[in-house]
Amino acid sequence: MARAVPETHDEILTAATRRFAATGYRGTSLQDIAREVGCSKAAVLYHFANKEAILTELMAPAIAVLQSLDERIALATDPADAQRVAAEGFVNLAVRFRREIAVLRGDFPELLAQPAFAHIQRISERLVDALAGHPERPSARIAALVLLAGISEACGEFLDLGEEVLRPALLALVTRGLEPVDRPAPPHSSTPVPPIHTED
Amino acid sequence: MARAVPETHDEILTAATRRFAATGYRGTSLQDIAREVGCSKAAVLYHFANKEAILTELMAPAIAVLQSLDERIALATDPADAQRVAAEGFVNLAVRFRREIAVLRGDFPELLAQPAFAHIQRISERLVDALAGHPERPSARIAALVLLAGISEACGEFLDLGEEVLRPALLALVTRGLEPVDRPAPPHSSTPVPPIHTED
DNA sequence: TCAGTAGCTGACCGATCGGTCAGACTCTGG
DNA sequence: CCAGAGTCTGACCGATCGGTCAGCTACTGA
Repeated sequence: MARAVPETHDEILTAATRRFAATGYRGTSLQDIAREVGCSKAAVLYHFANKEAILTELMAPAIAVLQSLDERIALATDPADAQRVAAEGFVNLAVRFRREIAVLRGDFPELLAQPAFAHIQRISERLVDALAGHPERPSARIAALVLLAGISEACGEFLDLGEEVLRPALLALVTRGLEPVDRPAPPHSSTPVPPIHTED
Repeated sequence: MARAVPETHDEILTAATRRFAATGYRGTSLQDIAREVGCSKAAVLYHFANKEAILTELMAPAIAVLQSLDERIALATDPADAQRVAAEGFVNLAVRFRREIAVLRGDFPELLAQPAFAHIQRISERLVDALAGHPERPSARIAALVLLAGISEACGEFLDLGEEVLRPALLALVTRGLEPVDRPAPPHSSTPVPPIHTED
Protein backbone atom coordinates (compact mmCIF):
# COMPACT_ATOMS: atom_id res chain seq x y z
CA MET A 1 0.00 0.00 0.00
CA ALA A 2 2.89 2.32 -0.79
CA ARG A 3 1.66 5.86 -1.37
CA ALA A 4 2.60 7.73 -4.49
CA VAL A 5 3.10 10.95 -2.55
CA PRO A 6 5.04 10.27 0.64
CA GLU A 7 3.00 12.51 2.91
CA THR A 8 2.92 9.94 5.65
CA HIS A 9 5.63 11.76 7.58
CA ASP A 10 3.46 14.84 8.06
CA GLU A 11 0.35 12.78 8.69
CA ILE A 12 2.16 11.05 11.53
CA LEU A 13 3.15 14.41 12.98
CA THR A 14 -0.38 15.82 12.97
CA ALA A 15 -1.86 12.59 14.29
CA ALA A 16 0.75 12.45 17.03
CA THR A 17 0.03 16.06 17.99
CA ARG A 18 -3.66 15.27 18.33
CA ARG A 19 -3.11 12.11 20.33
CA PHE A 20 -0.39 13.54 22.58
CA ALA A 21 -2.59 16.55 23.33
CA ALA A 22 -5.55 14.31 24.09
CA THR A 23 -3.99 11.58 26.22
CA GLY A 24 -0.45 12.78 26.89
CA TYR A 25 2.89 11.58 25.61
CA ARG A 26 3.12 8.54 27.84
CA GLY A 27 -0.56 7.84 27.40
CA THR A 28 -0.20 7.56 23.63
CA SER A 29 1.30 4.43 22.11
CA LEU A 30 2.90 4.14 18.70
CA GLN A 31 0.04 1.81 17.91
CA ASP A 32 -2.43 4.62 18.64
CA ILE A 33 -0.65 6.97 16.25
CA ALA A 34 -0.40 4.31 13.57
CA ARG A 35 -4.10 3.53 13.90
CA GLU A 36 -5.03 7.19 13.50
CA VAL A 37 -2.80 7.57 10.45
CA GLY A 38 -4.00 4.30 8.99
CA CYS A 39 -0.65 2.57 8.70
CA SER A 40 1.35 0.06 10.68
CA LYS A 41 3.40 0.80 13.76
CA ALA A 42 6.48 -0.23 11.81
CA ALA A 43 5.70 2.48 9.24
CA VAL A 44 5.71 5.08 12.01
CA LEU A 45 9.12 3.84 13.10
CA TYR A 46 10.30 3.94 9.51
CA HIS A 47 9.70 7.69 9.35
CA PHE A 48 10.90 8.43 12.89
CA ALA A 49 13.83 6.89 14.73
CA ASN A 50 11.77 6.42 17.86
CA LYS A 51 8.83 7.82 19.81
CA GLU A 52 10.86 10.68 21.26
CA ALA A 53 11.88 11.82 17.78
CA ILE A 54 8.22 12.44 16.95
CA LEU A 55 7.87 14.62 20.01
CA THR A 56 11.00 16.65 19.38
CA GLU A 57 10.09 17.30 15.76
CA LEU A 58 6.55 18.44 16.47
CA MET A 59 7.73 20.65 19.31
CA ALA A 60 10.59 22.20 17.32
CA PRO A 61 8.73 25.26 15.96
CA ALA A 62 7.33 26.19 19.36
CA ILE A 63 10.71 25.73 20.98
CA ALA A 64 12.37 27.95 18.38
CA VAL A 65 9.92 30.74 19.12
CA LEU A 66 10.42 30.23 22.84
CA GLN A 67 14.17 30.57 22.40
CA SER A 68 13.84 33.78 20.40
CA LEU A 69 11.56 35.12 23.13
CA ASP A 70 14.23 34.26 25.67
CA GLU A 71 16.78 36.26 23.70
CA ARG A 72 14.45 39.23 23.40
CA ILE A 73 13.87 39.19 27.14
CA ALA A 74 17.62 39.17 27.73
CA LEU A 75 17.89 42.26 25.56
CA ALA A 76 15.34 44.20 27.61
CA THR A 77 16.63 47.46 29.03
CA ASP A 78 15.10 47.17 32.50
CA PRO A 79 12.95 44.76 34.56
CA ALA A 80 9.74 46.56 33.65
CA ASP A 81 10.52 46.23 29.97
CA ALA A 82 11.51 42.59 30.43
CA GLN A 83 8.21 41.93 32.14
CA ARG A 84 6.26 43.50 29.31
CA VAL A 85 8.21 41.63 26.65
CA ALA A 86 7.86 38.36 28.53
CA ALA A 87 4.13 38.76 29.08
CA GLU A 88 3.28 39.71 25.51
CA GLY A 89 5.68 37.20 24.04
CA PHE A 90 4.47 34.30 26.10
CA VAL A 91 0.81 35.03 25.47
CA ASN A 92 1.47 35.18 21.76
CA LEU A 93 3.42 31.93 21.91
CA ALA A 94 0.74 30.20 23.95
CA VAL A 95 -2.02 31.28 21.62
CA ARG A 96 -0.13 30.34 18.50
CA PHE A 97 1.13 26.98 19.72
CA ARG A 98 -1.90 25.95 21.71
CA ARG A 99 -1.81 22.37 20.46
CA GLU A 100 1.90 21.92 21.00
CA ILE A 101 1.72 23.25 24.55
CA ALA A 102 -1.21 20.99 25.24
CA VAL A 103 1.06 18.11 24.26
CA LEU A 104 3.38 18.89 27.12
CA ARG A 105 0.53 18.97 29.60
CA GLY A 106 0.94 16.15 31.99
CA ASP A 107 4.30 14.70 31.23
CA PHE A 108 5.98 18.07 31.51
CA PRO A 109 8.53 17.32 34.26
CA GLU A 110 9.54 13.95 32.87
CA LEU A 111 9.80 15.25 29.33
CA LEU A 112 11.91 18.17 30.44
CA ALA A 113 14.26 15.75 32.08
CA GLN A 114 15.14 14.36 28.67
CA PRO A 115 18.39 15.81 27.34
CA ALA A 116 16.70 17.12 24.19
CA PHE A 117 14.68 19.53 26.33
CA ALA A 118 17.22 20.33 29.00
CA HIS A 119 17.62 23.96 28.00
CA ILE A 120 13.86 24.53 28.07
CA GLN A 121 13.91 24.30 31.82
CA ARG A 122 16.44 27.11 32.08
CA ILE A 123 14.45 29.23 29.66
CA SER A 124 11.32 28.63 31.70
CA GLU A 125 13.06 29.78 34.85
CA ARG A 126 14.24 32.96 33.21
CA LEU A 127 10.73 33.49 31.88
CA VAL A 128 9.29 33.19 35.36
CA ASP A 129 11.88 35.63 36.69
CA ALA A 130 11.08 38.16 33.98
CA LEU A 131 7.32 37.81 34.52
CA ALA A 132 7.70 38.14 38.26
CA GLY A 133 9.59 41.38 37.92
CA HIS A 134 10.73 40.96 41.50
CA PRO A 135 12.06 37.39 41.47
CA GLU A 136 13.12 37.70 45.07
CA ARG A 137 9.58 38.48 46.20
CA PRO A 138 7.65 35.23 46.83
CA SER A 139 4.27 36.72 45.96
CA ALA A 140 5.62 37.95 42.62
CA ARG A 141 7.10 34.56 41.79
CA ILE A 142 3.88 32.85 42.77
CA ALA A 143 1.83 35.09 40.50
CA ALA A 144 4.21 34.57 37.60
CA LEU A 145 4.29 30.79 38.02
CA VAL A 146 0.53 30.46 38.39
CA LEU A 147 -0.13 32.55 35.29
CA LEU A 148 2.52 30.74 33.29
CA ALA A 149 1.27 27.32 34.30
CA GLY A 150 -2.35 28.32 34.00
CA ILE A 151 -2.03 29.63 30.49
CA SER A 152 -0.03 26.59 29.43
CA GLU A 153 -2.54 24.28 30.99
CA ALA A 154 -5.71 26.05 29.99
CA CYS A 155 -4.99 27.08 26.42
CA GLY A 156 -5.40 23.49 25.35
CA GLU A 157 -9.04 23.89 26.35
CA PHE A 158 -9.51 26.82 23.99
CA LEU A 159 -8.68 25.10 20.71
CA ASP A 160 -12.03 26.21 19.30
CA LEU A 161 -11.66 29.86 20.30
CA GLY A 162 -10.35 32.36 17.79
CA GLU A 163 -7.05 34.09 18.41
CA GLU A 164 -8.76 37.47 18.32
CA VAL A 165 -10.74 36.48 21.40
CA LEU A 166 -8.15 34.45 23.26
CA ARG A 167 -5.13 36.73 22.90
CA PRO A 168 -6.56 39.95 24.37
CA ALA A 169 -8.29 38.06 27.16
CA LEU A 170 -5.06 36.35 28.21
CA LEU A 171 -3.07 39.55 27.89
CA ALA A 172 -5.54 41.44 30.05
CA LEU A 173 -5.44 38.67 32.63
CA VAL A 174 -1.64 38.66 32.75
CA THR A 175 -1.51 42.44 32.97
CA ARG A 176 -3.93 42.41 35.89
CA GLY A 177 -2.34 39.43 37.60
CA LEU A 178 1.35 40.28 37.53
CA GLU A 179 2.76 42.54 40.16
CA PRO A 180 3.88 45.82 38.55
CA VAL A 181 7.55 46.69 38.49
CA ASP A 182 8.65 50.16 39.45
CA ARG A 183 10.29 51.58 36.36
CA PRO A 184 13.89 52.55 37.17
CA ALA A 185 14.10 56.21 36.19
CA PRO A 186 11.26 57.44 34.03
CA PRO A 187 12.84 60.13 31.84
CA HIS A 188 9.72 61.59 30.34
CA SER A 189 7.22 58.79 30.64
CA SER A 190 3.64 59.90 30.85
CA THR A 191 2.10 56.63 29.67
CA PRO A 192 2.79 53.89 32.22
CA VAL A 193 1.28 51.17 30.07
CA PRO A 194 2.11 51.41 26.40
CA PRO A 195 -0.31 50.03 23.85
CA ILE A 196 0.05 46.39 23.06
CA HIS A 197 1.41 45.22 19.80
CA THR A 198 1.89 41.63 18.80
CA GLU A 199 5.06 40.76 17.08
CA ASP A 200 7.00 37.55 16.85
CA MET B 1 8.51 -9.99 58.08
CA ALA B 2 5.03 -9.29 59.40
CA ARG B 3 4.99 -6.04 61.33
CA ALA B 4 3.69 -5.89 64.86
CA VAL B 5 1.87 -2.66 64.14
CA PRO B 6 0.17 -2.84 60.75
CA GLU B 7 1.07 0.64 59.60
CA THR B 8 1.90 -0.52 56.09
CA HIS B 9 -1.44 0.68 54.78
CA ASP B 10 -0.65 4.29 55.66
CA GLU B 11 2.95 3.98 54.52
CA ILE B 12 1.71 2.89 51.11
CA LEU B 13 -0.61 5.90 50.98
CA THR B 14 2.12 8.43 51.78
CA ALA B 15 4.62 6.77 49.46
CA ALA B 16 2.05 6.69 46.67
CA THR B 17 1.26 10.36 47.21
CA ARG B 18 4.92 11.25 46.88
CA ARG B 19 5.46 9.10 43.80
CA PHE B 20 2.24 10.13 42.07
CA ALA B 21 3.07 13.79 42.67
CA ALA B 22 6.60 13.33 41.36
CA THR B 23 6.03 11.20 38.25
CA GLY B 24 2.27 11.13 37.78
CA TYR B 25 -0.26 8.37 38.27
CA ARG B 26 0.52 6.56 35.05
CA GLY B 27 4.21 7.21 35.49
CA THR B 28 4.28 5.40 38.81
CA SER B 29 4.19 1.61 38.93
CA LEU B 30 3.09 -0.52 41.84
CA GLN B 31 6.68 -1.71 41.90
CA ASP B 32 7.84 1.88 42.50
CA ILE B 33 5.48 2.30 45.43
CA ALA B 34 6.47 -1.07 46.90
CA ARG B 35 10.15 -0.19 46.60
CA GLU B 36 9.64 3.12 48.42
CA VAL B 37 7.69 1.43 51.19
CA GLY B 38 10.16 -1.43 51.41
CA CYS B 39 7.73 -4.26 50.77
CA SER B 40 6.69 -6.41 47.82
CA LYS B 41 4.29 -5.39 45.09
CA ALA B 42 2.00 -8.17 46.27
CA ALA B 43 1.89 -6.54 49.71
CA VAL B 44 0.67 -3.31 48.15
CA LEU B 45 -2.09 -5.25 46.41
CA TYR B 46 -2.91 -6.97 49.67
CA HIS B 47 -3.80 -3.63 51.28
CA PHE B 48 -5.48 -2.13 48.20
CA ALA B 49 -7.71 -3.87 45.70
CA ASN B 50 -5.88 -2.30 42.78
CA LYS B 51 -3.87 0.74 41.74
CA GLU B 52 -6.93 2.93 41.33
CA ALA B 53 -8.03 2.18 44.88
CA ILE B 54 -4.83 3.79 46.18
CA LEU B 55 -5.58 6.92 44.22
CA THR B 56 -9.19 7.18 45.32
CA GLU B 57 -8.30 6.71 48.98
CA LEU B 58 -5.53 9.30 49.01
CA MET B 59 -7.71 11.79 47.14
CA ALA B 60 -10.76 11.22 49.34
CA PRO B 61 -10.12 14.02 51.90
CA ALA B 62 -9.48 16.62 49.20
CA ILE B 63 -12.54 15.52 47.27
CA ALA B 64 -14.71 15.75 50.37
CA VAL B 65 -13.59 19.34 50.93
CA LEU B 66 -14.16 20.11 47.26
CA GLN B 67 -17.69 18.77 47.50
CA SER B 68 -18.47 20.84 50.57
CA LEU B 69 -17.13 23.88 48.73
CA ASP B 70 -19.46 23.07 45.85
CA GLU B 71 -22.40 23.02 48.22
CA ARG B 72 -21.39 26.32 49.78
CA ILE B 73 -21.16 27.90 46.35
CA ALA B 74 -24.63 26.63 45.50
CA LEU B 75 -25.92 28.33 48.65
CA ALA B 76 -24.51 31.73 47.66
CA THR B 77 -27.08 34.50 47.46
CA ASP B 78 -25.82 36.14 44.26
CA PRO B 79 -23.07 35.69 41.62
CA ALA B 80 -20.74 38.13 43.36
CA ASP B 81 -21.05 36.20 46.60
CA ALA B 82 -20.59 32.91 44.75
CA GLN B 83 -17.43 34.25 43.15
CA ARG B 84 -16.01 35.29 46.51
CA VAL B 85 -16.87 31.97 48.16
CA ALA B 86 -15.43 30.04 45.23
CA ALA B 87 -12.20 32.05 45.14
CA GLU B 88 -11.50 31.87 48.86
CA GLY B 89 -12.62 28.27 49.12
CA PHE B 90 -10.54 27.06 46.23
CA VAL B 91 -7.42 28.89 47.37
CA ASN B 92 -7.79 27.37 50.81
CA LEU B 93 -8.34 23.94 49.31
CA ALA B 94 -5.36 24.28 46.99
CA VAL B 95 -3.06 25.41 49.77
CA ARG B 96 -4.20 22.71 52.14
CA PHE B 97 -4.13 19.83 49.66
CA ARG B 98 -1.10 20.88 47.67
CA ARG B 99 0.30 17.37 47.49
CA GLU B 100 -2.97 15.73 46.53
CA ILE B 101 -3.62 18.25 43.77
CA ALA B 102 -0.09 17.74 42.48
CA VAL B 103 -0.99 14.07 42.14
CA LEU B 104 -3.66 14.91 39.59
CA ARG B 105 -1.27 17.00 37.57
CA GLY B 106 -0.74 15.36 34.26
CA ASP B 107 -3.21 12.53 34.17
CA PHE B 108 -6.08 14.82 35.05
CA PRO B 109 -8.32 14.24 32.02
CA GLU B 110 -7.85 10.48 31.95
CA LEU B 111 -8.32 10.17 35.69
CA LEU B 112 -11.49 12.22 35.59
CA ALA B 113 -12.82 9.86 32.95
CA GLN B 114 -12.81 7.07 35.53
CA PRO B 115 -16.26 6.55 37.05
CA ALA B 116 -14.97 7.11 40.57
CA PHE B 117 -14.19 10.73 39.68
CA ALA B 118 -17.08 11.39 37.32
CA HIS B 119 -18.76 13.93 39.60
CA ILE B 120 -15.53 15.90 40.02
CA GLN B 121 -15.80 17.08 36.47
CA ARG B 122 -19.25 18.54 37.08
CA ILE B 123 -18.03 20.21 40.27
CA SER B 124 -15.07 21.69 38.40
CA GLU B 125 -17.37 23.13 35.76
CA ARG B 126 -19.57 24.76 38.40
CA LEU B 127 -16.43 26.07 40.10
CA VAL B 128 -15.27 27.67 36.86
CA ASP B 129 -18.71 29.21 36.35
CA ALA B 130 -18.74 30.64 39.84
CA LEU B 131 -15.21 32.02 39.52
CA ALA B 132 -15.97 33.51 36.13
CA GLY B 133 -18.93 35.41 37.49
CA HIS B 134 -20.12 35.92 33.94
CA PRO B 135 -19.93 32.36 32.57
CA GLU B 136 -21.34 33.52 29.25
CA ARG B 137 -18.48 35.97 28.75
CA PRO B 138 -15.48 34.23 27.12
CA SER B 139 -12.89 36.48 28.74
CA ALA B 140 -14.35 35.77 32.17
CA ARG B 141 -14.32 32.03 31.57
CA ILE B 142 -10.76 32.21 30.30
CA ALA B 143 -9.58 34.07 33.38
CA ALA B 144 -11.32 31.63 35.68
CA LEU B 145 -9.96 28.58 33.90
CA VAL B 146 -6.41 29.91 33.73
CA LEU B 147 -6.38 30.78 37.42
CA LEU B 148 -7.95 27.48 38.40
CA ALA B 149 -5.54 25.46 36.30
CA GLY B 150 -2.59 27.63 37.23
CA ILE B 151 -3.12 27.30 40.95
CA SER B 152 -3.69 23.57 40.65
CA GLU B 153 -0.61 23.19 38.53
CA ALA B 154 1.70 25.55 40.37
CA CYS B 155 0.91 24.83 43.99
CA GLY B 156 2.79 21.57 43.71
CA GLU B 157 5.88 23.70 43.22
CA PHE B 158 5.34 25.47 46.52
CA LEU B 159 5.51 22.51 48.86
CA ASP B 160 8.25 24.24 50.82
CA LEU B 161 6.41 27.54 51.22
CA GLY B 162 4.45 28.20 54.39
CA GLU B 163 0.69 28.58 54.19
CA GLU B 164 0.93 32.06 55.66
CA VAL B 165 2.89 33.15 52.58
CA LEU B 166 1.17 31.10 49.91
CA ARG B 167 -2.46 31.68 50.85
CA PRO B 168 -2.54 35.52 50.80
CA ALA B 169 -0.45 35.64 47.64
CA LEU B 170 -2.81 33.31 45.79
CA LEU B 171 -5.87 35.10 47.13
CA ALA B 172 -4.53 38.45 46.00
CA LEU B 173 -3.72 37.03 42.59
CA VAL B 174 -7.19 35.57 42.16
CA THR B 175 -8.82 38.78 43.33
CA ARG B 176 -6.82 40.78 40.82
CA GLY B 177 -7.23 38.29 38.02
CA LEU B 178 -10.92 37.50 38.11
CA GLU B 179 -13.34 39.84 36.39
CA PRO B 180 -15.54 41.55 38.97
CA VAL B 181 -19.24 40.82 39.06
CA ASP B 182 -21.70 43.67 39.30
CA ARG B 183 -23.44 43.16 42.58
CA PRO B 184 -27.18 42.85 42.02
CA ALA B 185 -28.53 45.72 44.13
CA PRO B 186 -25.80 47.51 46.03
CA PRO B 187 -27.45 49.17 49.03
CA HIS B 188 -24.84 51.84 49.57
CA SER B 189 -21.60 50.48 48.19
CA SER B 190 -19.61 51.98 45.38
CA THR B 191 -17.51 49.64 43.27
CA PRO B 192 -14.29 49.12 45.24
CA VAL B 193 -12.47 47.53 42.32
CA PRO B 194 -10.64 49.54 39.68
CA PRO B 195 -12.38 49.63 36.33
CA ILE B 196 -11.22 46.97 33.95
CA HIS B 197 -12.49 47.31 30.45
CA THR B 198 -12.46 43.90 28.81
CA GLU B 199 -15.48 43.64 26.65
CA ASP B 200 -15.82 41.35 23.71
C1' DT C 1 -1.42 -26.51 72.57
C1' DC C 2 -3.21 -25.54 68.38
C1' DA C 3 -6.39 -23.88 64.82
C1' DG C 4 -7.29 -19.61 62.63
C1' DT C 5 -6.13 -15.39 60.72
C1' DA C 6 -3.64 -11.20 59.31
C1' DG C 7 0.31 -9.91 56.83
C1' DC C 8 3.32 -10.81 53.44
C1' DT C 9 6.25 -13.17 49.73
C1' DG C 10 8.02 -15.10 45.22
C1' DA C 11 6.45 -16.97 41.19
C1' DC C 12 3.65 -16.41 37.69
C1' DC C 13 -0.01 -14.62 34.23
C1' DG C 14 -1.75 -12.13 29.99
C1' DA C 15 -1.51 -7.67 27.95
C1' DT C 16 0.92 -3.99 26.15
C1' DC C 17 4.83 -1.26 25.56
C1' DG C 18 8.86 0.60 22.33
C1' DG C 19 11.62 -1.19 18.98
C1' DT C 20 13.88 -4.62 15.32
C1' DC C 21 14.00 -7.28 11.17
C1' DA C 22 13.48 -9.74 6.85
C1' DG C 23 10.97 -9.38 3.11
C1' DA C 24 7.46 -7.58 -0.21
C1' DC C 25 5.63 -3.99 -3.02
C1' DT C 26 5.86 0.10 -6.19
C1' DC C 27 8.14 3.35 -8.67
C1' DT C 28 12.05 5.23 -11.35
C1' DG C 29 16.43 5.76 -13.99
C1' DG C 30 19.63 3.54 -16.97
C1' DC D 1 13.91 -5.02 -18.97
C1' DC D 2 15.95 -4.75 -14.72
C1' DA D 3 18.60 -3.11 -10.64
C1' DG D 4 18.02 -0.31 -6.87
C1' DA D 5 15.92 2.94 -3.83
C1' DG D 6 11.98 4.26 -1.12
C1' DT D 7 8.00 2.74 1.41
C1' DC D 8 5.58 -0.30 4.11
C1' DT D 9 4.12 -4.78 6.43
C1' DG D 10 3.60 -8.82 9.69
C1' DA D 11 6.07 -11.29 12.82
C1' DC D 12 8.74 -11.07 16.48
C1' DC D 13 11.72 -9.47 20.65
C1' DG D 14 12.66 -8.29 25.59
C1' DA D 15 10.92 -5.39 29.16
C1' DT D 16 7.42 -3.82 32.02
C1' DC D 17 2.82 -3.22 33.30
C1' DG D 18 -1.34 -4.41 36.67
C1' DG D 19 -2.97 -8.23 38.87
C1' DT D 20 -3.45 -13.35 40.75
C1' DC D 21 -2.24 -17.22 43.53
C1' DA D 22 -0.45 -20.76 46.63
C1' DG D 23 1.93 -20.86 50.50
C1' DC D 24 4.94 -19.15 54.41
C1' DT D 25 5.35 -16.78 59.00
C1' DA D 26 4.00 -14.79 63.31
C1' DC D 27 0.68 -13.68 66.30
C1' DT D 28 -3.82 -14.49 68.92
C1' DG D 29 -7.61 -16.46 71.40
C1' DA D 30 -9.92 -20.56 72.86
